[in-house]
Amino acid sequence: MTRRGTGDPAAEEPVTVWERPERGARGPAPERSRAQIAAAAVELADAEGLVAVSMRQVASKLATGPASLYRYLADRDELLDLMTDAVAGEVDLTIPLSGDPVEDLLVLAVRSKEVHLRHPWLLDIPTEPLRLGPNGLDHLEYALRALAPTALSEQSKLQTIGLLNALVTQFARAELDGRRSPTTRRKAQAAYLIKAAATGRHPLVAQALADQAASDAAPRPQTQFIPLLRRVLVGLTS
Amino acid sequence: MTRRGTGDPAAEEPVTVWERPERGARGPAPERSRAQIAAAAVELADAEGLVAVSMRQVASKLATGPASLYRYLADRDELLDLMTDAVAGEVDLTIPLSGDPVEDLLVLAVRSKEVHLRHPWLLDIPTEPLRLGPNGLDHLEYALRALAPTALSEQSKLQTIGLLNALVTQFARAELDGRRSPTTRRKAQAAYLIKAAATGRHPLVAQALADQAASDAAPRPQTQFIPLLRRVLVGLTS
DNA sequence: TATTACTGCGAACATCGATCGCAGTAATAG
DNA sequence: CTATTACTGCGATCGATGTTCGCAGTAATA
Repeated sequence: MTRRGTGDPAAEEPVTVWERPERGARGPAPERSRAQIAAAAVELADAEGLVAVSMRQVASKLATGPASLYRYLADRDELLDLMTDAVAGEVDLTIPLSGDPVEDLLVLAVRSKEVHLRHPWLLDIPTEPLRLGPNGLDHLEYALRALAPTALSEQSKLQTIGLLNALVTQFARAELDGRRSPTTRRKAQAAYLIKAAATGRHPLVAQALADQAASDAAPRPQTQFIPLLRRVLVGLTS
Repeated sequence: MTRRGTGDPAAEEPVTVWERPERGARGPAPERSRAQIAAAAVELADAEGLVAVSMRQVASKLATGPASLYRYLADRDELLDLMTDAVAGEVDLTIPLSGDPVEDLLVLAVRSKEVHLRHPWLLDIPTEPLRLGPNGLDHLEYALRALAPTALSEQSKLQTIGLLNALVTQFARAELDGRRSPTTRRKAQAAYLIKAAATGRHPLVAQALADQAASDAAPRPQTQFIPLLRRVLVGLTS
């Protein structure tokens, strides 16, 4: 218990996973690493969704007991931190910037969306105010570099990046919903919708629905992610 | 077990809460209503967050046992449906449309954001492909009416509305995060951020952070929700 | 060599969503 | 009027979850 600064006896400062040392200085070497744990969790989530990522299942995938994981993590939430940052590292940030903020952010967004499509459980991760690890930090720095040529205030830059992420998840969700086979829930919702539309009290919803069904029959022109994003970005950075 | 249509023995079609009749035709009258249950759940969530909305706590607030709730709901998820639609009903849709899609959607967005500020737990509700009850339907119809004057395709209209909702939640989250007193997690994240910025390897992040801190000291010019939204909407509907 | 600080983990706790089955009740059928 | 049927309320209980405690073993330090 190394006190520091104040003499306050209960001054335990909160610390993220990223700051905490990966292993202590004294005892035996840990048998596993955080990266291994994160990898196991990601693998599980990829295969069976985020619900499958319980302390027990992750532990058993690592051939150990649930309690052991708490030597590496304080929380299940920290496990989600690890997973999130792990896949954030999949985005290639070595691509040189062109100098055009709109185009640069565009390719960044496309890469981010690809990650979301590869790891659908990302959409199920509870949105904290911030979930930023080392890789997330790099991502943010890269986005800020892309925005450097603009005249935006720092606040506006952050706002733009946040908005960009919102759009990425939005479109990723749309694409994934169309791809996955409809769940029981989805079928029920759809049935309710067409039923409600049939009552005549929501004519415009009915029309939109009919159109949607028609375009489903056709080879689906693929929602235009890039042009829409470009329009929004042009509007925000100009 | 009234068979209908096919002779398929296991053809139970999935049904939403909204379609299922509120009470059966035979037995005693239910002692509670779905609206009451939803109200109790909303009250609980308003006071102590969505985590407090467990079947047990809701039941005990209604002076009954957890099992009883399952006479009204099939799932906890359906309880979330009820809650969501209940607060969706708080948006005033009687306001006449001006005919200008951008301005009309703007006031709708502002009202929606107010609901989110009043019920912060809305941001914690797991995002399903669709969570649309009667009030949600009315909301959608209203938004489509606002978009009627545009030349957008039906698909684009729905896309625009979805995007609008994403922005609403985005800004609601930003406002709420600034309002609530920082949690342990948030403090840890913030500490990690300034620490990481101090290493010098993320100069732009550091700069944005410094600027953010400075504007926190000042009376905070309030992030410009409306103008930003207007720009995006103009870009999308033109 | 003794102490200290760590690691792995079995056992256990509280809480969660959900199910089962029974007692009671009201509408319907005969 | 009675029997049947279909419903309601709910106690008891199940399996799964996140998390904690404490002990045995281990390696670095004093």
